Amino acid sequence: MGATIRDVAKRAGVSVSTASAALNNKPFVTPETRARVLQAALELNYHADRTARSLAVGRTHQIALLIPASLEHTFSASDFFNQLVRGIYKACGQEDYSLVLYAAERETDIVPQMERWVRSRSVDGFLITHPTWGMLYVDVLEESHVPYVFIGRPPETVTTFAGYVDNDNVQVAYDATEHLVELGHQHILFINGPSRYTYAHDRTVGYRKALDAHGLPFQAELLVEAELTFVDGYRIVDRLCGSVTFTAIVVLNPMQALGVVHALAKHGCKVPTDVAVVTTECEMAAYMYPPLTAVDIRPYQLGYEAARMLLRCLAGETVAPHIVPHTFVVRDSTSPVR
Amino acid sequence: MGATIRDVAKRAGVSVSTASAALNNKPFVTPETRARVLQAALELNYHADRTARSLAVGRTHQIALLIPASLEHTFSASDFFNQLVRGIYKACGQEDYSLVLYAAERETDIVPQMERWVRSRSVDGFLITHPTWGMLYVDVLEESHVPYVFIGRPPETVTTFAGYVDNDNVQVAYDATEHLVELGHQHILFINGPSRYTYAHDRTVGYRKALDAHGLPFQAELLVEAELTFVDGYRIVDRLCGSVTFTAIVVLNPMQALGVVHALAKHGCKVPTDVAVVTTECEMAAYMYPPLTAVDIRPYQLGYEAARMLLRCLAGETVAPHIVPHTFVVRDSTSPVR
DNA sequence: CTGAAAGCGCTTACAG
DNA sequence: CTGAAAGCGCTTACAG
Repeated sequence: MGATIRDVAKRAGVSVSTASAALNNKPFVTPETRARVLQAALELNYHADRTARSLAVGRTHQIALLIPASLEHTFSASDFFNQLVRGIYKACGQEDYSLVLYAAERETDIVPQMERWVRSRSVDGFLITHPTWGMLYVDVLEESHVPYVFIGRPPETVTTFAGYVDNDNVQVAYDATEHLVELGHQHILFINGPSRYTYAHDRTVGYRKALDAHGLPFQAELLVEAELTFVDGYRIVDRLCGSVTFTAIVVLNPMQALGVVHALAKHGCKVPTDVAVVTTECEMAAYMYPPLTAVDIRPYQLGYEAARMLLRCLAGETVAPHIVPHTFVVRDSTSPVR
Repeated sequence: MGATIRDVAKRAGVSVSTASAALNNKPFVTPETRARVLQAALELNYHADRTARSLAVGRTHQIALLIPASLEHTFSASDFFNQLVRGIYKACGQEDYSLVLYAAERETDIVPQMERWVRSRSVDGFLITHPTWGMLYVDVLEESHVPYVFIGRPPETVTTFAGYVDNDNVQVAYDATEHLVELGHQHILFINGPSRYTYAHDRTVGYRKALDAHGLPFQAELLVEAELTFVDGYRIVDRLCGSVTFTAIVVLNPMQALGVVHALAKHGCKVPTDVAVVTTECEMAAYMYPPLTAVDIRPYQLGYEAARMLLRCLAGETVAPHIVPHTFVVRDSTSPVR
């Protein structure tokens, strides 16, 4: 059924090695020979067997997107992952790489799996999301010299490898907070992601920095941590409404934000008159009632840049961390404090 | 660096073929020999090279999830895809298959790509979402005898292959509609998915069937079609409010539903007193204000069953369509009509 | 039950 | 510039 390179060679009247050279655009093939080979390949609908080529070259031309977290909430946590994957997919397509999906419900499961992935040479490199403070599997990667890049800043303990792509999360939180402070808000609830993720740490820093810069006191009860779900956003606000005073909320995840908005509605709090809200940009932000002020952390860009960085690693280039700039979109959900 | 099977054989004091037999659990190896080989493999941290094995066996042990639609909205359209992928991932893991992601922004781009994927034998089989009425690439699959299963009922024109997993979408829409009819609603707005998808057709049938069964007239202006996004759900309701009369909405997609809810809020319509809403189940449905009545189409199950079906195909078994039953959850967003 | 050999479909030095 | 040969790391008949 499938035509092999031998068939192509025969039909073009050349040797297999010449056919291979022609097909792979080696410089030393005469234009006429190449044309003949290409024509033959076309006629036979020939496409090199991926596996055979991989074995010969020692490269799979595949990279893995490793999500070391329960898939449970990952993709549903707004369209962040959707955009991220789009960016990655785009970059991969440009260099004819394909993308395989790896995941693990619990971080501890990853080490043995990683051992297999790496030793069996299943993929050429890894894109790793959700960097946390643990990440034992990184050692496996390190000692096997398999390239990898993080999406999100890895903890300082991972010093061996510099490849990562991220926003400046200190600044992201700083900007969101400052925007509210400038509107006159003094009691700003900051709903952060889970502290196991490095970005949550950075955002805490940014939040406090903004308060400091404007001479506002830090109130521990206004800094809370939650999973990146609708439910968690909802519960936090549902619990805090009434018991704690705040006139504004920074909630840098669209799903949490949605929960927040619905909890506020339940408690009869109007946005923005009673409580101002700023979140991260997503498709729905502009269409919410009211439209939500948001910081755009550009997930497509993050994915695209991360994949390109990994591809560059694979090409032997050295890489440095890359920070994707965020932008700020002011909409109706934030207004001067009454 | 990486140990090969030759290293293992040498260390165990056997030939390469015996080592291979032992590693692959061939029945005719003595327990002692096997133990020795396994021990050696362990000591060397040996894992068979995936590519080499694939070439030898003629199988990649990979399947592709093909999303023949713009990734733009796919994953963000609620956590349907998230759950779906989780189910698929689970089934793949059980048989040591891995999952590669294929997509294409436009359906027409797929044929040439499919040609390459298939002829280069990149994966052993395909899981295909979003079946539409076009799907020219199916021919490529057919003539190459590469197994595939659809997630979603394929159109009747695809008769050659029976493998698909889906809900009974006629019944899904029927149940949702009937629930509202029984509460006394006579003007039920049905917001459907895009008509290019087969399920949208089925749901239209179910909607009309329910109206018929209860002697209600069909009103063309109450059956609308929209992309599976927040924005589209929002726009439909934003446009129709005031101009068309309805007391209930069936919107079987959580993102659309969210848009609907926010548009209703904008127009000052209370749920469920002014307008009742039923949607598909998702994490947030129970926490919305008010909680949303929903039909659970069980996407995890869909993904799991689809992957298992494909895996069975790969094992040479014949398969038949599999219908995943849906369930109905009544919450506060639907109440008797005033 | 075990081993030597051939083969999976490519690519890549190496001669010519 | 082209061809014959070896090799990538496995598995699989086939002898013994």
